[in-house]
Amino acid sequence: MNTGPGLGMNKREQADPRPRYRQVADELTAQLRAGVWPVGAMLPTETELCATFAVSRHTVREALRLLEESGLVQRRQGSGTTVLALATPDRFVQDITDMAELLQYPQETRLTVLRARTFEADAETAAQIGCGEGEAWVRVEAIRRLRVTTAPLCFTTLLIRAEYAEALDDIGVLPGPLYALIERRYGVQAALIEVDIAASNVPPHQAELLEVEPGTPALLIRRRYLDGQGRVYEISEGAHPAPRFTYRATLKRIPELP
Amino acid sequence: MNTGPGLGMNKREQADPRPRYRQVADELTAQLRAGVWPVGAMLPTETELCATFAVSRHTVREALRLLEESGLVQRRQGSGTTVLALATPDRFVQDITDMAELLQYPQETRLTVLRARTFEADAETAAQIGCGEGEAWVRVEAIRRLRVTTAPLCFTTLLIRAEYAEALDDIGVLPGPLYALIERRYGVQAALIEVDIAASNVPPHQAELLEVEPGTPALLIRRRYLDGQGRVYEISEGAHPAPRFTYRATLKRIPELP
DNA sequence: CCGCCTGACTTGACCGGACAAATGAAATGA
DNA sequence: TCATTTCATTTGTCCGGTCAAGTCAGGCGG
Repeated sequence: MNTGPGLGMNKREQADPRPRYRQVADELTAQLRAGVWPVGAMLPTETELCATFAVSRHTVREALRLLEESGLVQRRQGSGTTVLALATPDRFVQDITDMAELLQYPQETRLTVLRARTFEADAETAAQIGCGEGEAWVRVEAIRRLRVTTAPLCFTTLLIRAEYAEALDDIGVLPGPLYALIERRYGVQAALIEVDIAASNVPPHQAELLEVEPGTPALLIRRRYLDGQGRVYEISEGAHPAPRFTYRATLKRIPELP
Repeated sequence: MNTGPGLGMNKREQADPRPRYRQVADELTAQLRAGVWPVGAMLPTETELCATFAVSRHTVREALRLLEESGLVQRRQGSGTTVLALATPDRFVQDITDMAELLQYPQETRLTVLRARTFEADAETAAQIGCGEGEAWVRVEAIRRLRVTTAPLCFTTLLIRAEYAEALDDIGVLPGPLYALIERRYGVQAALIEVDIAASNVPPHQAELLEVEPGTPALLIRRRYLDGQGRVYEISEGAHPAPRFTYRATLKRIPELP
């Protein structure tokens, strides 16, 4: 391999332990950070980079793959490589791989349905849910326990689109939370889950059911489930009286380049 | 390209829009799910897979790359490819790319330090912190506001290792939260952040400072910052009186194969 | 028996080449 | 002028080949 100006390999070729594609990626990352190309600009073509760095197309492609994986660029067949960002921001990721971690309790909890009713969303409710006015939903109120014999874990309010209401029949029959039952029956998957957590008091009408004093502080966890088209199809709201429950998350730092 | 038994490409070669490496990856994924190899077993070598699927080594390597990115296998130079999992679990990821999302409030908040003192962790405190007995820490109590003129957002208790205590001098002088100030001064990065969220009441001695009634429900958010060696070096605990604050997270579903 | 060396094997990196698929600008025709 | 077609360019896919780096089992020597 002959040397080129891009990597200064005439001096470091024998000493640099990084693979060549890594050197190219690091150099491109440094140039992005230095502002050589603004966001939105086109990076040089693969052919140009091969000439600049005096490496094969294979090596350039591996380097660009790293940049794309980092979110710095976007590559388009026929078009070229576009700058998306000048630097990789510090990232922390919570990676949830099992249902217990997602819901914050074991899968085998018991849900006792108290009441259920169908309604059509008026303007105010529609705005709260994030749906259209007049759309049909089912509202379910229930108590969740770890086991039948344990103290209530939370008071749960479920909203589910009326078109998926038959999944409610599977509660207590099939294992898993409602969103999994919907997926089983209708093939609708949650592409996005929005979680809101706030503190409040246990409302009086829930206190006795939860076996706590009225006014006990409670952790309110609300989850909105959105399908692949961004449509809300389920909302689950749990009121957990203190100190029975702590919501936990572990955030891992993601390195800059893979 | 001649045909082989692996992909049955004699019939679908012109019709299957998937790239060849994708077909190989999908077939290997199906075989894993079918239990052809147990966890811990070695997958056939690249050369064997080339023969089985009648494709080049390049194509096999691309397929294996996909499997590795999915966490199904681990590839080791000189050794081979080991099965890590038989299927990709459903995954949801919270991807946090800016500080406001991490801390749940804008970077430019004002922290008013009330008091600070150094202490050595006794056995009980050491167990709570997750550190060794006798280690030196600084405890800081402060009020956080969005601006000097707004109502208090939360009552904050910070614990920081005594060896990093000079970073406290940068509070209010340099922008950013304490963990960023530690990183700037000492180069110590949070590799992991553990978040606990619970509901409680505002303690009486904090109520007046927070300008709320005693007993007001509060959202308690505790963050433990761990360095690259898994050592806790900072703990931040905020008590947010209701209803001033909601903790939000967005979880995105991750597809099975990239 | 244990430690070291060697050699076969496996994956990682890199080169060169060819063709396919997609894009966007320019040219053409109505 | 606008819509369609054409063409040059760019990235995606795939093949074949070579050498490097790493692993591990077997053999040898102390």
